[in-house]
Amino acid sequence: MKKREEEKAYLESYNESDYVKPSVAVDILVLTIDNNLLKAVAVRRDEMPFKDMWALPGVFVGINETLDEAALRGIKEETGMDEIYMEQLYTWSDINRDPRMRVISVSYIALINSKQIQLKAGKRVSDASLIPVYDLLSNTEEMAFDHAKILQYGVERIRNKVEYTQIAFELLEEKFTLPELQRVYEIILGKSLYKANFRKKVKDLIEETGDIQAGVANRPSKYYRLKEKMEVSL
Amino acid sequence: MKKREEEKAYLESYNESDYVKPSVAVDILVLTIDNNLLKAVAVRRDEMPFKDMWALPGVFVGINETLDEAALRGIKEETGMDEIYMEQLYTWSDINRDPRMRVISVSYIALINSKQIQLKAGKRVSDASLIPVYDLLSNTEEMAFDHAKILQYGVERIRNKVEYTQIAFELLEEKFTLPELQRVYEIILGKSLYKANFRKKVKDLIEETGDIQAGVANRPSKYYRLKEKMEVSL
DNA sequence: ATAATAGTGTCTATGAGACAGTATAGC
DNA sequence: GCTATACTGTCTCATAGACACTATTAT
Repeated sequence: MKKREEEKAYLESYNESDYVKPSVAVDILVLTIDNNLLKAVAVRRDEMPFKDMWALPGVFVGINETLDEAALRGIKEETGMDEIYMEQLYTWSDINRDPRMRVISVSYIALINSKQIQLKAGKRVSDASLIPVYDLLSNTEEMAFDHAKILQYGVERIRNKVEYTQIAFELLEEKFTLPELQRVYEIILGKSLYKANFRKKVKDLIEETGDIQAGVANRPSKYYRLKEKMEVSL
Repeated sequence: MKKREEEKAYLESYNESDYVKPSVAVDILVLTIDNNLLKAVAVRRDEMPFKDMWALPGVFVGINETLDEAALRGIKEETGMDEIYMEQLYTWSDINRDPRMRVISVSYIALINSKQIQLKAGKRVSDASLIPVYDLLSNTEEMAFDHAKILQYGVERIRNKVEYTQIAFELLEEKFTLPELQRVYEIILGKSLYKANFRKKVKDLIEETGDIQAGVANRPSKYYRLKEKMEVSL
């Protein structure tokens, strides 16, 4: 019974193209920490619909491309970056999320170090910029499509994951000081942490590199690196 | 630059249909507890590819249907159930996950009480059955498509979520005893728990209904119900 | 009384949070 | 010396885990 319908749908869409398919896109929330703020890569739209509003970078998924590949392609187009941390967030499918046509969007989140980012910026209003996340979240009516939802979902996800994974390290360079690391946690969580407790929490994850900070007018901090990548699922 | 390509892709797929789109399907992992085992609804395929292997219930997503709607439709077709707990899992996109054509699959997990399930079963080999999850997980080569991955991913997700959400209650009826509830946790987690500690953990979530078990050859247990649904994100 | 399962009290180890203290650079 | 920031020791409290104990039904 049900089985029959399934095969029928398969065959329909296979033999003839009279089965109307939605388009599939990938939208990427690229987050970074810049100037002590959590920021997202956003593009100001210069055409309808949602003209002049902020959109997340997105691409359509090619017929011979996986979602991960499409997401990487989108990130590279927008930031020039290649080797980055990335994970799938959620798939959005409201019928009219794009008023022009039916588009199902698989969202991704990517974390990058702002020092390495190369925004394709400056030439047109619509090129990519780094926008503080909290500005966007408090002006969701200025965001195109359902991208405010994606942003909200993504920010909540890293707030959770920063507590039990090592994603925070993706926002720093390979060598970092503990005050820097702590600042990353504080920016993501939106609250200040006790130094001593924070250090207890991360001490098993990191190791000293040997070098220390130089040229600061106070006690210099030691540099650390991540000891090893831990496997964490979900 | 990037912007141009995006608009172009939109227009191409909008005006003419020369942009080849993948198909989008929903595959659903329906879990239940039956006879003290965690079981999944599975369908034995009676056609190629993957003939005679176990597949999860799935449907194609209609052009005017959200993913949630498609998942609900699939669940209802297979189990007859309507009001159930369901959440999106992950979206799978390997190029050849379906050898016949390009299909992107959005997976869902659903939890239902086995007492209410009405499998459309018995008529054909390919109708739905309840299969112990651990049998499937230890014979992944008997599963069609990438459905073993979905199963693995889904089981891991509820193992995590059972600890900090109330999903376990979805597998029971409205009234339940604490030994029953504990058994649900133990079956999902795959280990036994200390009674006293377990009760401390859940005591704020539940309230007594007033009635107690009858006709058992030992001290009867009290019946409880879930106090209120808690909001938990992600 | 016995068997069988329901239900409780309490000790301990662990970890989060709070706070006070010491250390080391430039000036 | 002073200022500024790095870094550490320790107390308290909440929670998870382990285990021993008591309670109530049918037979």
